[in-house]
Amino acid sequence: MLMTAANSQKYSRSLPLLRSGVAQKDSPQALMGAAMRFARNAEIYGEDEPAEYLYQAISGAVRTYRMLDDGRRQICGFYLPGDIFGVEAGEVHLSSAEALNDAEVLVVKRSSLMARAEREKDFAAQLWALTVRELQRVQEHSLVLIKSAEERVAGFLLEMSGRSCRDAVIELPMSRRDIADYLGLTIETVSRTFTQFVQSGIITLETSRRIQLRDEAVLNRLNA
Amino acid sequence: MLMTAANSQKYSRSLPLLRSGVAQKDSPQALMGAAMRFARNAEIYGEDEPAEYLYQAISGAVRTYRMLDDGRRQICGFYLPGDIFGVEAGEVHLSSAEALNDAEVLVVKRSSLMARAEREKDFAAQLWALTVRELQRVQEHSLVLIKSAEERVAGFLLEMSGRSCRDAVIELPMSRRDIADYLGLTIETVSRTFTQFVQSGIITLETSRRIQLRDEAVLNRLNA
DNA sequence: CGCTGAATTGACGGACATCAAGATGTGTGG
DNA sequence: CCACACATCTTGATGTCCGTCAATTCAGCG
Repeated sequence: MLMTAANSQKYSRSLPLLRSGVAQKDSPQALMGAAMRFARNAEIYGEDEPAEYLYQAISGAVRTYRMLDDGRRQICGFYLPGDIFGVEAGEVHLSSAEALNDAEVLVVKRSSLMARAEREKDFAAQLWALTVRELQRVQEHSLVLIKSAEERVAGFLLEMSGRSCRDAVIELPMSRRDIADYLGLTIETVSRTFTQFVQSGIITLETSRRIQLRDEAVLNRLNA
Repeated sequence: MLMTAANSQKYSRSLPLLRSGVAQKDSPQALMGAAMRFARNAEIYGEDEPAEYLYQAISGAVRTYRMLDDGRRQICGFYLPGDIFGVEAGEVHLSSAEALNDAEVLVVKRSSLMARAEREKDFAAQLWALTVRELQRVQEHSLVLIKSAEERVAGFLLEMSGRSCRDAVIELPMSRRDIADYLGLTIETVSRTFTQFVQSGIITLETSRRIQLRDEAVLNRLNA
């Protein structure tokens, strides 16, 4: 099967796809990934814009989201260094992307990806695998949204812990509002659940964005 | 762009992909799609099974779902004749699939799809586009799960109306339980919302599974 | 130090779940 | 064709989780 290597990895992290594409400077048609800088809260792309590029976070973090016309915001995903985003798009983007904090993002023209995919079938397969993995990530996220607040927050902490540092201390790049909009809760409920976890001894808050996991077993149990 | 034609279609319906694959019997390596019959509630594939096949509903209808270990069930999607399902899988299926009612399903080996994709780059692009479209469908579904019960049910009716018959009368192939598990609600809430719509004159229930849309404008407004 | 936005905490209400009963429909066997 | 059983759907009464509104605390920064 063509996507073996890809699936053994967690979600869309550390994808050799674009990385190798950039490294490979010998080929005349090599991928021209341009590194761009985005300030905190700057828009990387917007809903309904034509989807000309694919993106890979280099440093910093990114959120993608969609707005409901009554102002509610649903965050589709967070992307950390190494993660690729913008895959969700056909002709136009269905979501917007913004930098969570000052971020460096590699931007690659879709047309060049497509061109390379036509030449190298392995590359085409990788593009496909990438999309499948993103699909699975979103599926997983859907599952979260039917759970209780406690379960959602527990799952979120585990997700964040599993990514970034493999440390028991997580440095959250996003605000409570971002977390709330990701989990389909309010900031108050997120906050209350955090303090509830603190009181249960499951976590400790070094700062509001610096969280130490004290009892991962309980978190896993709460994750349902 | 390679996926123009695909994106102009609604979701994953009426995909020429497998259809043409089956029709094409001349090629020695032609796709060998086997039509299989499944009885009501029969399992088509199960979670964690190796994903050897791709599926297309011919007649009847199909649900895919995932179970949470406390017994809750989240229905990922409903698939009507023409729809392709099983795309969500990497090495193994993340969801299970069952026939909603007696159904005929075209089953195609992944390996033969991959083989053809290697030979025909258009075909590879179509496979990719198919996955992107499924990704968008799931994204859309995530959005539903943060809305109110009224909005979810309204959205569901519009979705169902948009598929199947382009008629104002919808024949639902699924039970209230299925609808509830799809929308992340309880059967009681779904039922109550239906009767509320009836009392508002938005719909009429010819039978519990036969619904006539009387005021699609209001439904669209409720859909937020 | 005071200003500002973010996070926390509290009081309260509402939307939906839960529990329970009744109504409707459907298949089966006499 | 009827009668009975069983599943599905509807309706009602009650509870609860989480959203809303409001006040307070906390953290960063000129």
